[in-house]
Amino acid sequence: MDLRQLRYFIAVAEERSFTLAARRLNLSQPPLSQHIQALEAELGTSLLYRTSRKVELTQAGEAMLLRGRAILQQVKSAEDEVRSIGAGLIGTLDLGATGSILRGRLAELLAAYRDVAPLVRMTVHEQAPALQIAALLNRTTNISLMRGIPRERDLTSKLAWREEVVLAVPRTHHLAKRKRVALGELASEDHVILDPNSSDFARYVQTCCVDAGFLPKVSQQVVDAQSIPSLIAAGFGVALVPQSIARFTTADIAFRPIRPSPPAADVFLVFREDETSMVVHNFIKLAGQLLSHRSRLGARRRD
Amino acid sequence: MDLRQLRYFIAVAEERSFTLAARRLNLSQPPLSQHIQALEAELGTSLLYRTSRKVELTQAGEAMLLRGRAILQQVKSAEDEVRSIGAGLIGTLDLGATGSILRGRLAELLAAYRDVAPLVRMTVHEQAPALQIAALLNRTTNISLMRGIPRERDLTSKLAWREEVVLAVPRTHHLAKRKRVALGELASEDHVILDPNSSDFARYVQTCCVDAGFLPKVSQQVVDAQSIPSLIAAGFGVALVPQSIARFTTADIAFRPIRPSPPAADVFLVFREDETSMVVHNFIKLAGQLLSHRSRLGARRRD
DNA sequence: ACGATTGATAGGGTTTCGCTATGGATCTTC
DNA sequence: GAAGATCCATAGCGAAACCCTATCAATCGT
Repeated sequence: MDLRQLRYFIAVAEERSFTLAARRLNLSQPPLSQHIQALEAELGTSLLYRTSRKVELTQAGEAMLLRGRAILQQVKSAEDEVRSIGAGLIGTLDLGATGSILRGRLAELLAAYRDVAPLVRMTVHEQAPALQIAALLNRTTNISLMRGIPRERDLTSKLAWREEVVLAVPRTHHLAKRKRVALGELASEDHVILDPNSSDFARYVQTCCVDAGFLPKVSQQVVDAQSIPSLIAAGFGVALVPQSIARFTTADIAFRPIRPSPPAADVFLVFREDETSMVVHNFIKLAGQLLSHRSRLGARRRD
Repeated sequence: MDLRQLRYFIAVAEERSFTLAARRLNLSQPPLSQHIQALEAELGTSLLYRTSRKVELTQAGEAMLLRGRAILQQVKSAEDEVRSIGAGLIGTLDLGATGSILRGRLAELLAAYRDVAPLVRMTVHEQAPALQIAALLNRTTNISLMRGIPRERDLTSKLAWREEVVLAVPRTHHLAKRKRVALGELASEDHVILDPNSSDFARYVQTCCVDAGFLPKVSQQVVDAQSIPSLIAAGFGVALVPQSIARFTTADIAFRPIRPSPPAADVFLVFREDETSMVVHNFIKLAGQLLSHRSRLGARRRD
């Protein structure tokens, strides 16, 4: 049996006429007759009761019409679904992110994506960086947002957005009065840092300090970046943090830009190199567009 | 989209290999590749992720596999159903019959048919003869069993079985002692008859009496043949009835054959000439086989 | 009774289909 | 590490399927 024969039969059954059906199908009448005959021969029963004046359905034909319509409908629905999945309009997207990124600028990216692909089911997993990489490799997540590019062979990265590293100090601290601070000035300060074992960002900041000529003096080391503000407020010293942290912590803390040469706290999209899902590719593409759009805005602002 | 392409894709998806799938489909590998490509082009998305070493499904491919299997299953199920209907193995059969036939030999015909086509839903409608014809014409029933052949142009008849007309008399009646009775001997008897307006059988019996040289003297006229035995037992006279009536009424009544030339009380299958349902045709055919089978038995018995 | 209409059949040209042969890439094996 | 094996893609050709026009047989309406 063939979908074409099915379509042909349904046309004849609905028109109750070979001639009219052929016209509707943009076909001449003879091949239509032949296809119906072939279908009937295959099914071993006649579907239409024809006199040379009118065409009626047999009981088998009635059943064939109902079932045939259902089949064509299901075919169409399957086509639509597959097309949608192929276009990345339907599917699932599992994202990994650390807390500081999740509560940072991620939301606007998610919102923008939701606007383009509202049917995609997004899940954001809050994960420590090491877990993020493992989750990507075992396909638990499709994309992870990280501060730093992992060196795993199967993973690729793409810049999601740029952020500066800023200095967080208690409002009472002498550096809080400064408009800008140079990195070298922090050599004598007590630092609250993230655990360098679990954080690319912490290692990167440490490297920047070393390049500036000093090794930060650690007063406290924490695992979760969200713990930093309260420790700063409590007087444990200063911290170099991504700018986005500033949005959630205002009381008792001041943030000051590092100048000149502020370290970058860039956030990257990390994903499997062999990723096939169009949902994922669309998300990455959108992130790129958002980035270039924003940098164009930034360029205008600078004018 | 084409069912063949669907079958081809499912084979490839299940085998995870073009070569193996081609083997399974009794096909060489190149056309298989081409068909899959055509399907992918039509859907505007790739369904398979191929390296030269392995074949994997994309998300769209996963969906296509599931939906495709469902479609093929539905196609097969539709084919089976249509075939069954075409062969008369599935469907409905509405029969019409008068009380005396319904409670007579009809049961064995129904039972025989149930054995051949157990899935056909049979309904027996008890109807007066005039209603039987109307029901056939407006397609309420497919077949009616009647004692007599209607003259309607759209209806056809076929002998279902042969029955004799026998004489019903009270056990105390002088004819009850006779081994056989001639029709002419009934000229002086009181007769209990069916209403000739509603019964072909009644009219037929009347004609037979007239041919035998007398017009029956009517003591009682009833509408329902089942009322006859009790009236005979009550002494209202004699009655000419189909032989099958004897099976349900023994007490106080005797049945005697009419000899020579017993009138026939044959029962006919009546149906629309343009009837298309294979269920109906199968039923009629089976009735014919049963009849010839029985007459062969009868012939043997006579040897 | 005759013209018009309907579905079936016949014959021919075009498209589609499937096959063999071959290429490019990767994995395995010695 | 190089040669062979394996896998999917491409090219070219013969065969089958497909659709077309022309025509026939049967029935309906005028």
